[in-house]
Amino acid sequence: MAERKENSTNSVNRKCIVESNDLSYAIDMVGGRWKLLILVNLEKKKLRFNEIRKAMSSITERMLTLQLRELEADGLISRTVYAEVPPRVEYELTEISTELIPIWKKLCAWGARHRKARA
Amino acid sequence: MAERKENSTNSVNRKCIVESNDLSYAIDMVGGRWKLLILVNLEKKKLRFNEIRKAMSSITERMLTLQLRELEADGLISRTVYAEVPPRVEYELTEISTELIPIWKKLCAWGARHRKARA
DNA sequence: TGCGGAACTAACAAAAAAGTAAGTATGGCC
DNA sequence: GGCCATACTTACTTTTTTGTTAGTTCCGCA
Repeated sequence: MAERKENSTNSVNRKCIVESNDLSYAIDMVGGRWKLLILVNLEKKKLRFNEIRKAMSSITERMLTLQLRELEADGLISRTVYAEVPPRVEYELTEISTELIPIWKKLCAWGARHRKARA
Repeated sequence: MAERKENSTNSVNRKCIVESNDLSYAIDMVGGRWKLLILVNLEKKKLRFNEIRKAMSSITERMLTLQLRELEADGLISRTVYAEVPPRVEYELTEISTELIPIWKKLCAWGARHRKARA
């Protein structure tokens, strides 16, 4: 049987689908109201639970816990517990999430440009 | 009264808050399950309502309508209605959303890298 | 004995997002 | 007259996400 020759529309479509999957995956990882914001706070240095909480005054403890857990499960942050009393837990970016820094910087810049352009 | 001299921690904090605001703004604009995906589909060329819908087989008509309306209201897509029967409506990226192309490309690339790295 | 602090956890409630299914307008075509 | 197609609306339900409040654990300290 002869193979069907593909037209360019099909290959454009398929490429788009692959990109959509990669993008969906990325959105799953860092999407939502909080995740990127949490990561940004860890950009400069590792922080403890309460430090993140204070830095992001509008997040609740519960949400912060949930989001940190998901980020950890997805390998985007690492969590280190020090056996002290009271407990001390530090969160920091991983290699994988460090790769995102230039991306959120660009997003910030975009936001800054267009947020000003309205106001 | 003497002005209080600022320490570097304070200025780091403030910078972080400003960035967070810009980023929150950006997340508001393009966050959610669908918006970036819709924009990506418009990257190569303008599309009609049903073309977008077919390209994104998992979105419902309702959601597509709602998301398109928000994107339009936020200036991220333009909507052109042709006075024909049956109606024809075309959507395309605006200048503002075109600026996001390199950002979602990078996100795609990141997603591709780490999606493979698991599987 | 009992308070304090850090980092949670659990139970429940409210709000927001998404899905389902049916209906609308228009005018050409059979 | 009835059907087709496109691009939506509308009403309603389900699911997901967030928020609220109240514990819990551990040990040191007054």
